[in-house]
Amino acid sequence: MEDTCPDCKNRNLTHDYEKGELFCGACGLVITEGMMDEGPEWRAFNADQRRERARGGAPISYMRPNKGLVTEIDQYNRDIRGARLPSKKQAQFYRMRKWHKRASIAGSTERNLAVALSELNRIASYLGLPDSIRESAALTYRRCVDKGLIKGRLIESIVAAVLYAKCRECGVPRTLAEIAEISGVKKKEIGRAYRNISHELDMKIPLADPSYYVPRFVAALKLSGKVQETAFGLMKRATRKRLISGRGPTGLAAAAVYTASVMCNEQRTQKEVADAAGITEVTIRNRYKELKRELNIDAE
DNA sequence: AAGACGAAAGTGGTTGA
DNA sequence: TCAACAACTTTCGTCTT
Repeated sequence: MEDTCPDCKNRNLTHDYEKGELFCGACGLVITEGMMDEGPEWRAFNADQRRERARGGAPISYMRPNKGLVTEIDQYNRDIRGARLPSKKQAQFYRMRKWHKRASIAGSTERNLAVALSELNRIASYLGLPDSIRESAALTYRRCVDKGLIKGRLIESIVAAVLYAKCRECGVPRTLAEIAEISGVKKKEIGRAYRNISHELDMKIPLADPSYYVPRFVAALKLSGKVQETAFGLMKRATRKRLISGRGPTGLAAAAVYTASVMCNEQRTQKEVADAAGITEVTIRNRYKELKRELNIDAE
C-alpha cells in the first residue's frame, strides 16, 4: 500500500477505523474505503500487559455457526501411544468423523445460522465493512434467533436489517438502497425487519447524521475536496436553520453535494447525484430549492 | 436532445383520536 | 383501529440550454 497521498504527496495518512477509511490528513482525499481493522481489540501499555492480555488460540468468533468452539476427532489414525490403529478401526473412525461433523451443524438453528452467516459475510464484504461490525452483527443476529424473530421471515431480510442497523450504530452509514441492491431484498422488507428488530431488541440507534453520507457521495461522483468542504458548510448552515428535521438524511446529503457541485463549477446532473445517493431527482430538487431559499444561495 | 423544473397521483409509514 | 398527514417516489408535460 502507498504511504503517500497520490493527490498532494503528503505523507501524513490517517486511519479512520470507525468509517473504515484511510485518508490523507492534508487534503482529505480518501485513499481506501472499506479498510478492515486488523488490530487487537485491546491496548497494552507495556510488555507485561501485552503478555497478560494476549490470548492463545483462535478467538471466539460469532461468525462461525458453532462460535469456533469445536470438538473434532483428529485425523491421525493412532491410538494414545502413537501406534497405528488396525484397519478395521480406521474405517470405523472415518465413519465417526464423518457423522460427528455432520451432526455438529445439523440442528435446524445451526443450519439457519450457517446460511445466515455466510450471507452476512457476503454482504459485509461488498459493503467493505470491518470485522468488528461483522462480529457484532453476527451477535445481534444470534439474539434475533434466540428471540424467535426469524420465524416467517426471510433469513436474508433479517441479515440485511441487522447489518443496516449496525452500520448506523457505528457511524458507517450505508443506505437502505445499497443494502437492498446487494442482498436482493426489497427496501421495504429490510425496513420492516429493521424496525422489528430494533424495537424487539431495544437497540438505541442514533438518527443518521446526513453529513456522514457526504464524503461517500462526493467520492462516488468523483468530485473534489473543495466540493466536499462546501457541502459540509451547507449542511452546517442547514442544520442551524432547522432544515433537517423530519427529512431523509440521504436526501439532505445528496442535495448539499449537488448544490456544492454547482457552486464549485463541477456540476453533476441531478440524475447522477440521485443515482449515487439512491434517491430520486425530485427529492434532490425539493431539498435544493429549500437550501437555495433558506440560505440565499445564488448558484452560478 | 438532454437536463432542469414542477404538478399530480400513488406508496408506505407515523401519529393521534 | 382508522383517518389524517408528511416525506418520498413515479410519471409526465413543459421549458431551457
